[in-house]
Amino acid sequence: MSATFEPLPFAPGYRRVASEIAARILDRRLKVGEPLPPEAELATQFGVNRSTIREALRELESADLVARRRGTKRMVVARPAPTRVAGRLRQALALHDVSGREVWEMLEVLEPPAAESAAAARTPAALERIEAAVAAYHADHRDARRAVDGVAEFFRAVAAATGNQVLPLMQEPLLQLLAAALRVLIDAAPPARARIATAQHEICAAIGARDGALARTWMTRHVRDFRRGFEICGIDLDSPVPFA
Amino acid sequence: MSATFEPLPFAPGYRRVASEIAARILDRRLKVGEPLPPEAELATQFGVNRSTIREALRELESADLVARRRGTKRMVVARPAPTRVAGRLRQALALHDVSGREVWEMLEVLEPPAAESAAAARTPAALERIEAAVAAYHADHRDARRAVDGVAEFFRAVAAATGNQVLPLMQEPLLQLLAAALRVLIDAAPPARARIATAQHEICAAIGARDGALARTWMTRHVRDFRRGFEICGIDLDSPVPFA
DNA sequence: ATAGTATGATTGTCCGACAATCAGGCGGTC
DNA sequence: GACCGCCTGATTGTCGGACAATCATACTAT
Repeated sequence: MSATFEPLPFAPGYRRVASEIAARILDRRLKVGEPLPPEAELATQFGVNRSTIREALRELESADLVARRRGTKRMVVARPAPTRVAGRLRQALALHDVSGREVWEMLEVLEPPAAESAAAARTPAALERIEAAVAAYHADHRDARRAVDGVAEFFRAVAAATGNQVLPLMQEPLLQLLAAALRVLIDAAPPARARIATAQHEICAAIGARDGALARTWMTRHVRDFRRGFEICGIDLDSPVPFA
Repeated sequence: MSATFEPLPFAPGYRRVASEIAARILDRRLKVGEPLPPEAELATQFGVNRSTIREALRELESADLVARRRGTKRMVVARPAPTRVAGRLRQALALHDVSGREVWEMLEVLEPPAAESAAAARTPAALERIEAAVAAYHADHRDARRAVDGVAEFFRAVAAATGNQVLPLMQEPLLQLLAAALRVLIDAAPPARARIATAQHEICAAIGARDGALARTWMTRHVRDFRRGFEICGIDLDSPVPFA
């Protein structure tokens, strides 16, 4: 039996500094919004050079654990905004050559329960957001870009209405990937726009009436429609989604 | 009507450099595995100082777009591994004070369709992984830590069997958050271990028999069991999950 | 109260330097 | 030929210092 050893855990200074600060943020000893000490002070506190501190700060900045308010110098502790996290996730998915089918399958899993849950949990304000999204889409779904944005906003509004914070976070990268494909579809298949409008309207009404089953049924149909649209347009669901 | 202006888009050098390199990675002009030029050369190419390059590299490193093989100096283009992305996501969720209920709701949404899909799409190899996970859990679910790992591995194996790359990515952060709570539960509620073993066995058998409906049914029960376990243990589902 | 001004603090970027260590070649030993 | 130690160059990690640009603040003048 040969003795096996773990590799020695050594990390360069900038990484250790970053981990140290990140740990303090995660265990709430540094609160969100609190300004970070200036680089020079961090350097003396950690006993390293300012360059090292700066490299650590870039890591934290990239992880969205610290940020800078527009036009200010001092960095403040932040928490990753859903859209930023989603952007990272989308990047990762794109680099893994995720196919349109995979994205669509996930939407098929997530959205119907989301609609059902939204019917049960919606607040008046959340319903208003959904209604606004439906109205906005109905108003100007001529312009392809606005239409695509409208579709995404509708899904976001429904997800927000569930009151579950995790759902929007998982949904967002899918929407971003869907958007790329949708831009093609929405130009090529005019009837799709009307079908989308109808589905949105019905889902919105069902959520308003707190009819979870109906909301789910329409949402299932709505999501399935996208797939049909892609097939009609000749978009290959098994090829990687276009990176954006 | 007052004229409104957008804020001037200015980014410091290290960020522009990072974006530039990131763009080349995302559009595949830099391929995964390809070594990056040395810092000094990047500095001359971009016409900036090496310190600036290094700060940019720290950003990319934190985004997992570049990495270093163990014990080497040169950086290579990488793509974010699912576990790394999941770690980021978990961080974000923890900082947003996600509750146990929210995590559990998402599992309730994701897992049953995953089991159903796995029954249809599983390969022999994927089934073997599931069976191995079940066997491993059965073998040593005495040790609490191993038991928790076993539960997570079972879910991972099922998700992998669906052939959908996105699912493991979305599931992973939930599992990581679940694990923290599970460590408490599994010590406090001995009967839970047996129930888990039974459910795993049934789900595995159903997937092996390609019985999607049955797999889904058992998975639904399995996930619901966790909630019951938490309630029995007196874990408050509406309080934030313990950060890990 | 508002607008201008002076002052200090802080960041972004640069330069140069050096130790540590990794990659690859070279020769020696078996 | 395979393995070992050794040397050399390349590359990274870290340091110290420097300076301009810009932000924060207090103070002043209108």
